[in-house]
Amino acid sequence: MTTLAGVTKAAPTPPESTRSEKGEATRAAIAAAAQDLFMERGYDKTTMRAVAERAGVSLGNAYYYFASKEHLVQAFYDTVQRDHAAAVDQALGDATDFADRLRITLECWIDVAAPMRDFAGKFFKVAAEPTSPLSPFSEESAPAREASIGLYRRVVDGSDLKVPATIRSELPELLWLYQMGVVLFWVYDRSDDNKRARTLVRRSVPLVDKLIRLTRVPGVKGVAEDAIGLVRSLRTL
Amino acid sequence: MTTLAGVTKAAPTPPESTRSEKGEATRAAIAAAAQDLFMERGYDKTTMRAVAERAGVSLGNAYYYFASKEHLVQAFYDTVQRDHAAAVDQALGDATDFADRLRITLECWIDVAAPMRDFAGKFFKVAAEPTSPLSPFSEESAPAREASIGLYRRVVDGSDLKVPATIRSELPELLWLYQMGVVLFWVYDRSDDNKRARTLVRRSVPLVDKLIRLTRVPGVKGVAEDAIGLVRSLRTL
DNA sequence: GATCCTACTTGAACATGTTCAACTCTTGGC
DNA sequence: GCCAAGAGTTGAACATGTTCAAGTAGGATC
Repeated sequence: MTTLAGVTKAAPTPPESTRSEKGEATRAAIAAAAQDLFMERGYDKTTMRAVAERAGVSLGNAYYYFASKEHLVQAFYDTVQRDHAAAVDQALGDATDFADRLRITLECWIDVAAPMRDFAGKFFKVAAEPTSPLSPFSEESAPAREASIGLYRRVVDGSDLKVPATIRSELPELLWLYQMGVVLFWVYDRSDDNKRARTLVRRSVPLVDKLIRLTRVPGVKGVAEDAIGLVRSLRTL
Repeated sequence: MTTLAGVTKAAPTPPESTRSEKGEATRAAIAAAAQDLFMERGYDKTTMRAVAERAGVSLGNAYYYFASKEHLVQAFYDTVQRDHAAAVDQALGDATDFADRLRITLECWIDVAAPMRDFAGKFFKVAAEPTSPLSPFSEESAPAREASIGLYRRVVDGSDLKVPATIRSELPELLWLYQMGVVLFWVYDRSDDNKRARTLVRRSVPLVDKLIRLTRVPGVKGVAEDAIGLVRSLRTL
């Protein structure tokens, strides 16, 4: 973000409550233009001027609705999240095996995200900054994050998995972190058709599955519970 | 990176072999000016013009030696890596307990990196882009990466750790990945004196230690070896 | 209808990363 | 000493994200 004074300003975007229908439509047009251009040219080559022009508004107007170019990415983000949830709902069917459900969920992610492969790196770069509203850990992305974690709660709940309750309750969040890891790998993976990322999923899911089931073995259970305790304490610290 | 055409260009930086002493000195002056300014004002508020002025050269000249502002960060990167290695050498002393050695190494990282805490996020953002030369997985940072992995090889070799050879040989790289995870957490950790990151280290090291030792238990060993196999296959795919 | 308020809109201006054609200086060969 | 080649240097120009003072339009209040 190139800021004149380097000071983060209050978002000029008006609160939803005071937005008119006209404003809503304009906002949507800008977001749609941005999504189109991101797909056509990637993030860098999509200029704010081009977005404004395609949306049929002035440059300044685009900034009335979106505080920065980065904020235009959020809409994209939300779309992917929704598409993923829908794809998973469709693909899971009546699978009850935990490993199957987990694998399907991750494969759906790769399928849904595939069209964005080429510029996902740029998105990731933007999202990686801790202070960015697009950070997966940020306040602003809490809704998308919660939705994603909810997805993994359904993966667990709809399965035949048997694990201690203490671990089971933390599992959705840990699986979401696992997905973040897969996404990280996917972003760096330049292979055709995401072959390497798909291999990672296909081969790491059984490992994760085994590891989770191992938590019933006495010696391993203690370690797992310590890990859960650590995660909990870091969350509230 | 704001590029006119959006095309990555060949680095204008001349190869070391053809550089004169004068050029070397100028290059060093620019890097030093950049480091100073990064520390004083952070990444965003350090302009290329300010760097050039402080170094006593023209703006264009700065670009003769460094292909982009991001490239100025690499020098910083290398400094941290060297300082870390030195601090570890000093702090390890004659510790032979693996967990102790691992904990000390990670704590040294936090100590060395502490002064950069405030703008580390910006560095991270820059490094996060897969195509960036600053990416920890990039070709350009291979030397720093290898040095860092070497550090963990010494952590393992100087310890009393007993693990199967197949696992031991991959351990340095896996521990480096573990450090990347800690760094990731550290970047996002906004607590005073990096309390949360230090807690993560203090409490996760014993877990990692236990997990590694568990690889001698038959049921776990298989999973661990599958994991190693996966890492290997992804590396060469 | 006049007035005012506020959501909305505009484009010029700004800051800054980056490029480039032109220039100067150093060096090795004669 | 002279010259060519190439390293080193320069600042103006450019592209683009962002800001902002000024404007417009539509509705509420009188």
